[in-house]
Amino acid sequence: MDMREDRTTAVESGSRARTRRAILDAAAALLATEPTASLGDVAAAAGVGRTTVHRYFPDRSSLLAAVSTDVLDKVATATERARLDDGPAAKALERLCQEYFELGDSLTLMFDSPMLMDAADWEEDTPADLAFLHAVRRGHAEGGIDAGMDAEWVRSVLWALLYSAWEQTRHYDTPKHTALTQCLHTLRKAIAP
Amino acid sequence: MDMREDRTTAVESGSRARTRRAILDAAAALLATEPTASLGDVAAAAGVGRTTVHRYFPDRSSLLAAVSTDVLDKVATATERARLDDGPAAKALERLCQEYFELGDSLTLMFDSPMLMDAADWEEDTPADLAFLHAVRRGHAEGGIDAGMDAEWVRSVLWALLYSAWEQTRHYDTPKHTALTQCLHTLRKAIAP
DNA sequence: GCACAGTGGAACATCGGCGTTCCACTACGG
DNA sequence: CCGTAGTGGAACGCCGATGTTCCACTGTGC
Repeated sequence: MDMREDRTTAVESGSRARTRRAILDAAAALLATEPTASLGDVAAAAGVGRTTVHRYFPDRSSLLAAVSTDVLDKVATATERARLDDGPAAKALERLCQEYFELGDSLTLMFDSPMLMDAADWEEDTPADLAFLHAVRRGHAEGGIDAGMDAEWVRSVLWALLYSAWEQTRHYDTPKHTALTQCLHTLRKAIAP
Repeated sequence: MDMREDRTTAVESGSRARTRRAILDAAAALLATEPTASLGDVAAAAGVGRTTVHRYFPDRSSLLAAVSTDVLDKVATATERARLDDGPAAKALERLCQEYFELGDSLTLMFDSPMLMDAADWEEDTPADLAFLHAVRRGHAEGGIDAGMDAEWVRSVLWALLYSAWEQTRHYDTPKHTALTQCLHTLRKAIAP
């Protein structure tokens, strides 16, 4: 078997892997607040030259795709950490909310990136999606989650509350823990039957 | 007194007023889904020539500013229609939610336009803002609104739910009344003490 | 018919971001 | 010391969006 080339975990000298990360992180953070930021801006934010950015990501779409899958990865691991199958489903969603909140700026990208990223792997049902849907259905059966709320609607509400909470920490001087507390409190009431 | 020039209600032959509206509406609808749409796209969506757009709005920023104040106007009248001072505050917020929902695509602009519009009159406290804050405080006193929810947080939640509901009608095949019902239902639970 | 408001389109110059190429510099291991 | 990997910067051509100018067309009222 020929191992074509594994883009994500390609053989990269520690140095290359580090700058790659720097660019990805800077891009995620910058694009979250300034969706139309130029590649020059991204390069500056990452502390590298514009040429270097092009060395790692030939064109803008490559960078966007990489950021997309990177964020998707973070979401996936966060979902795993939430252990959606443990305990009451309602509590599981609260844990999920906490984990997602930790993603910081990245969740802003997740929220309104449909405009930004046309990544092919966006509309697909990821394992995280399936786990989420399963948890909601379990909640419906257990009676811990309002049966009148469509799973899709629960997902929307969760993300919307997360986004709002994160906005509060950005635009106003709300400390993060306060925002998260409000968010969880509201989520709890919203999904309760 | 010299009436400088009243930009909003300037003396415009019916024809001019009509095309102006067409451009404004098309711009609002288009920018809501495609924030980086070109002026040519806006012109096409409005059914006019690119030249005509420039005739009414010299540069892009002018158009954006006009759209901004236009949307702000719609929000203001919608807020008035909600009669926030009548009846229980919680019910008043539900009425407000319904009125805002009618704004359609425009509310998408309101939600993530902070990136789009740098309108000077954005951060100011409009009468609509004050009425809203007053209603929330009234709800706190009456006990109809969760006193643990900051007025700012209530506003965020309201907008977030509205945005989510509208998204549901766009991306999925959820009929509008269903989305609105879900939205109101969730809002009611969220703001209840 | 005629003036005039309103419009669309073609053409043009400009500007900024993009993608590419080339070269010089630094660090590091042989 | 020398080759190599990694980088930054300057320079260039390209392209799409923008803003402007000019001209031809259409309607409406006089």
